Amino acid sequence: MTKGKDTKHMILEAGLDMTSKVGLESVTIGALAKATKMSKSGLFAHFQSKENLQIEILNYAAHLFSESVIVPALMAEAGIPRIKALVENWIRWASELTGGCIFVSASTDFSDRPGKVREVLLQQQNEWIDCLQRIAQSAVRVGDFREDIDYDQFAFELYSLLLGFHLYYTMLNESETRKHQETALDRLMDNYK
Amino acid sequence: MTKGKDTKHMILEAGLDMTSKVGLESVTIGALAKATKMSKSGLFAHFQSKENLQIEILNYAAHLFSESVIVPALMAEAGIPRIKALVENWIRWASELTGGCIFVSASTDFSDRPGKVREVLLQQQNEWIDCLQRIAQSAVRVGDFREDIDYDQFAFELYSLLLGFHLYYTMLNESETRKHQETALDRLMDNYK
DNA sequence: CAAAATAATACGATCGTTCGTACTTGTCAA
DNA sequence: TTGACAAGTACGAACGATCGTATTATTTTG
Repeated sequence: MTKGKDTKHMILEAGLDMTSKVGLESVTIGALAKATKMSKSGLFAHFQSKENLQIEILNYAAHLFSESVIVPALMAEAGIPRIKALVENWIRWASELTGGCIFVSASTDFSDRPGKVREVLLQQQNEWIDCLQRIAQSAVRVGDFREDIDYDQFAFELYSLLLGFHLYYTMLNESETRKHQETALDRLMDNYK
Repeated sequence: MTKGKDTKHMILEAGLDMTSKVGLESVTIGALAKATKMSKSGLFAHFQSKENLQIEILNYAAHLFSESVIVPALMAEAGIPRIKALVENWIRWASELTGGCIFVSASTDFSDRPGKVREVLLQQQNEWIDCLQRIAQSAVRVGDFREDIDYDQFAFELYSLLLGFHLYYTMLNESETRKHQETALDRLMDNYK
């Protein structure tokens, strides 16, 4: 009973890494089998289709994301410290994966590819944006932000900033990207105080 | 002499559309042949490798981008009006393509795929960022922005905003995205006045 | 007619998937 | 305690399709 779970876990770990490098759509069952030193058919048996494999990779990544980005941020003091922690964690998350955040790359990959994978991805993105909004709400609650702010607007601006960092970090190798992001974040938050 | 050019142009047009839908790496010679009602080999003869095809698609897109985004913005009055025009044009550019801006999707596609394609892409991104900086410089020149601003920082923030719009537009179907982007742009520019 | 443009055909590789088959487990009746 | 049996797990081989590419023919054009 436990053997299968272990193997699957290992496959998903390798799948996550491969996704980050080449994108979710380019993760091939053959290549993943080679990376895990398994046979194509043996690996395939754990999922029943490539679509399922993609979805399971996304769900696995979401689990890790929650654990290493969201939960620890909720440990931080509500308000601006929590926002800073969340951004910090997100940047660590995106930097640790070889090719950047897989949700970002998968989102562009599947922007025009209808199907279950896209639906899963879409819900995950919505949950992430909800998370950004709730964190702004708690900042209002503790008085770090004023009361009449637009949560949607805040989430949009903060997420944009992370996406900008992501592209700069993965494509251009500008050394000052981190500084730009910090400056922009400070200004962003100033607008909501 | 002219027949070949015409055909190539038609292929690149179809290739651009396909790239926007499925991403540059998933544009297949077979699929592109089918879309243009040509034979695989006939199409292939115009490029000598898939890598060349990808590069030519990117260059073709860059030509169109310059024509429909950058040049008309330079017609606008320098300063804030020109920035607004550039953003407006970029959004139209990204909205007209079925699956969004191909430079954005290609950048995430090739973030971890070394080779000539990535190099071309990287240079195009740098040129775009240069363009954003120059437009900020002209805003300083006409007095719309103050003199001690950081051009790198401005480009980073503006590009981030566009990337945020891009993800919201292609993935989520939020009706208020446009409004969020406009609000954010106004605030962004306020910070540099 | 020569040259340029397109097609036909074929290549080895890999794609996602299916099938039959081993080898390992754990369960339960004898 | 053993033996039979089901379930779980992995494998090799093979399927038709498609991948990128090369060679060779045919058509179209100037």
